[in-house]
Amino acid sequence: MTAGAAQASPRKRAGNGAARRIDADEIGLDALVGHAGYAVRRFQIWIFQDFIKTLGNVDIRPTQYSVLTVIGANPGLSQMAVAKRLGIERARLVHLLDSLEQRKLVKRVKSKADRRSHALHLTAQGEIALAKFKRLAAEHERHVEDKIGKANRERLLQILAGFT
Amino acid sequence: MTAGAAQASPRKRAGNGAARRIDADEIGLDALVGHAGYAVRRFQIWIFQDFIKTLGNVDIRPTQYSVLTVIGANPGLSQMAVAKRLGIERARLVHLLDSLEQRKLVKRVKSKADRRSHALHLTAQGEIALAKFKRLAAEHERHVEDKIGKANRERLLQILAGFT
DNA sequence: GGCAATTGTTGTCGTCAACAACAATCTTTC
DNA sequence: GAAAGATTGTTGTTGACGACAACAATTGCC
Repeated sequence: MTAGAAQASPRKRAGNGAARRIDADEIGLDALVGHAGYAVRRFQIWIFQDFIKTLGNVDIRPTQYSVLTVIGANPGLSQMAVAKRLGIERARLVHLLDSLEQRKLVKRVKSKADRRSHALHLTAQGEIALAKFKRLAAEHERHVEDKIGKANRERLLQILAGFT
Repeated sequence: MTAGAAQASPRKRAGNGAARRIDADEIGLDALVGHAGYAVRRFQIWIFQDFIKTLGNVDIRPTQYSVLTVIGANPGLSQMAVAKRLGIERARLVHLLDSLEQRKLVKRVKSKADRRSHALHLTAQGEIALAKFKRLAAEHERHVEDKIGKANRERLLQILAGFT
């Protein structure tokens, strides 16, 4: 294999110093098009931005939502258990919980069984709030459907089910 | 709708203070399972880690690879054009190019047409290096196939084609 | 009882997106 | 042709996030 650059759209322009304006969408991506990682990254950015915008009024970001959801569905978990389940570092979870606890959505209860650990629970206020967050998250999910199609979203969830 | 928490797996445990050990994989994700964003995020983390590992010997990260690929396929682009095409902020691209230029993979040529902008080109060394990076990236892509299946990878690229 | 492992915490480092400000340079408008 | 406005690259700041390392308190193991 020689040093030849692209096989797709070489489009060699003037040797150096640029020429005319480029319309930004006529730029070839070359090898990038065949890369799943690139497509997934762009999609993930889009989907997170939509989530953040849709839950903007309640000021909840995707990671916060995931923490609240897991605690809501499994009251009494330790921080270690939550971190491991969500793939978050326990050091990072400390700050996340500090914030959620300040907002009175979560409480850390000293565990009697293991005095090192905290049993995590939603507050009453936290349960009410989470119900609202879930409604907004469902709305966000409809945006995803509108964007890629209902069937494609289903297929996507199916393909990536192993990573949850 | 009442304040009731989860409909899937409530699994209420002792009022407070936790009980027995949780095996970390028996923790329900509840609403998270139906969220495309969560699955996509987890998958994106996996795929980037594999990319970084596979291209570890040559010390190239996904974003660097995308920049090199686009410049290679479209020599003479301005920083603005590259940033816009890849969805990178131009402020961020400055540092990326500083690094790539120090490594003699990319050169910034002062554009004669517009003296504000730089025309971006791969160096001869950069072209050779990129060819190698592409071979390693193809290897990474095979890892993705092994993970989710050849057909699923194709379908994924198809579903997300609109985001590239 | 003593030693290793675990849990929460604090701190540092590097990546990355989002902004804001700025000088140099183009483009538009009068 | 000159002033006003927009664009380009650059620098800097902020905040979310992942990866690590160290530490005190506590538990489990032998």
